[in-house]
Amino acid sequence: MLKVKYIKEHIAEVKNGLRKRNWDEDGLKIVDEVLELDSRRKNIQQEKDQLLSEIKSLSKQIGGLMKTGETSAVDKIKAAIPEIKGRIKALEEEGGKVFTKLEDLLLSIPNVPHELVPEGKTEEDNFLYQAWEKPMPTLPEGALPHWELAEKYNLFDFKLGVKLTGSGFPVYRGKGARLERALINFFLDQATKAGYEEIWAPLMVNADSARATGQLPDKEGQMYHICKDDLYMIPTAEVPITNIYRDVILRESDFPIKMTGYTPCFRREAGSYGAHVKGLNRVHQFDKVEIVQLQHPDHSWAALDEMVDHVKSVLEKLELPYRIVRLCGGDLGFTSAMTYDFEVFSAAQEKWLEVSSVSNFLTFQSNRLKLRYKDKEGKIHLAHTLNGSALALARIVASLLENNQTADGIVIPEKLRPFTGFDIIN
RNA sequence: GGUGAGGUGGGUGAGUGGCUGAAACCACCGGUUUGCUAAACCGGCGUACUCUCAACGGGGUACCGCGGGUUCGAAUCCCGCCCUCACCGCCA
Repeated sequence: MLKVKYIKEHIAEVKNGLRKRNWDEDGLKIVDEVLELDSRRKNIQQEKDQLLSEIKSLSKQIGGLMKTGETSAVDKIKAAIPEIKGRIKALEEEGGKVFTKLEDLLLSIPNVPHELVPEGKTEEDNFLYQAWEKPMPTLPEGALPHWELAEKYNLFDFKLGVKLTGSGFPVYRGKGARLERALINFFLDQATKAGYEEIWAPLMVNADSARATGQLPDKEGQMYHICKDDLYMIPTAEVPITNIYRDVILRESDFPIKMTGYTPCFRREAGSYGAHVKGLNRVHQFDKVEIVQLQHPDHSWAALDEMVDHVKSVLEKLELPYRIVRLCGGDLGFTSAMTYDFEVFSAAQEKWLEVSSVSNFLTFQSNRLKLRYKDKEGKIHLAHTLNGSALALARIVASLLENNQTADGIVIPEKLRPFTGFDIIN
């Protein structure tokens, strides 16, 4: 959520940002409407504060008079109060309406894209930031997509998942399960080595947490909700990890705060079925290692680059062909100012699969989180937040299986072997 | 699931209707002293919104879990809700 103050001071910038997100001119009126509501809010509050102040001082007078026993003077003052109270009540009602409306509008304004974010409507328009220039994997005759490989080697089982839970809940078994665990450990080790503190977080969060990172109210349908206890299954580790610092005021010297965590991720993602979401490409439960940084505003762009480099190095160690795109205005997430997507080539499907999304949210997220820091002069500012996947497991597994298949079996990348304990799946 | 206790500033914790945005202590920050560290002493130290000032700063309002009520006036009284802790029961 953007601050009104920010909008007020950057009207043109905010409007251009919305244009980049393909809002039409009519939609941009929301900006003026926000400013209009905010000035009404201010006027109402000023007037109300003035009246409250009057009552307060009258009350103090009464306090003094009571002590000296001047009850007739007290009664005179009391008589004036109901009228003031009536005016306060009217202002409160109006103010409440204005405030609610303002809040609604603010919630519907997305973050301002960075100037490097390209124009565009769909993923076709994303900027290819780093292409894959080395040779693509060569597959043997009769190469199989990962879901057939999984069946052939008994690595994971969707039908069994349906029996236990429902569609989109794969059961990993044998070397498939071990591969999953190995990747998690490998990713966590990489992140820890890069200076991220490992967090083992709850898999359910309360509504306050979901609201602070922006899942509520925007993406309520995406989360599984446990009605009885009013808890939400996390769609990403970002939610519990970032919320550790909800309502916190840091010192400047606390930066950077770097955290990583593995969690399963639960996504309802209703309504998308068919060939393009076959196998592990899209599931309701998948595993992911997330990296999160809380940064001083001066350093968040450098931190974004650092996170991109981290993800790169992990993919290189796995020897997977990847490319990086910078998302265009139309593809950019609501809360993000700039996002790099990492895509890994899945050779048998001949498709690029998104495996990581690294974003800088600037103060958009910290505003709702109330994550702030105090500078040397003691002034308080919003911190910057960033996060990225490093990495999402299911699609990594898909491409790893497909790309590394040989006539003898599926070869495990060398760096991963200490974690799997085997070097081939056959 | 049952019973009981309790939610006050970064922490401990005082405060049962006006002089309390809130004692005291600890932590933290600044200073004095000191060969260094420590100790001692002095001073400072909540957040949000808002007005004002070139700026330093100054003013107003709200906030003692959340929401509502009583009252001229509420941290303090009343009602509802939420949460935490302890013990018992059940249990990985």
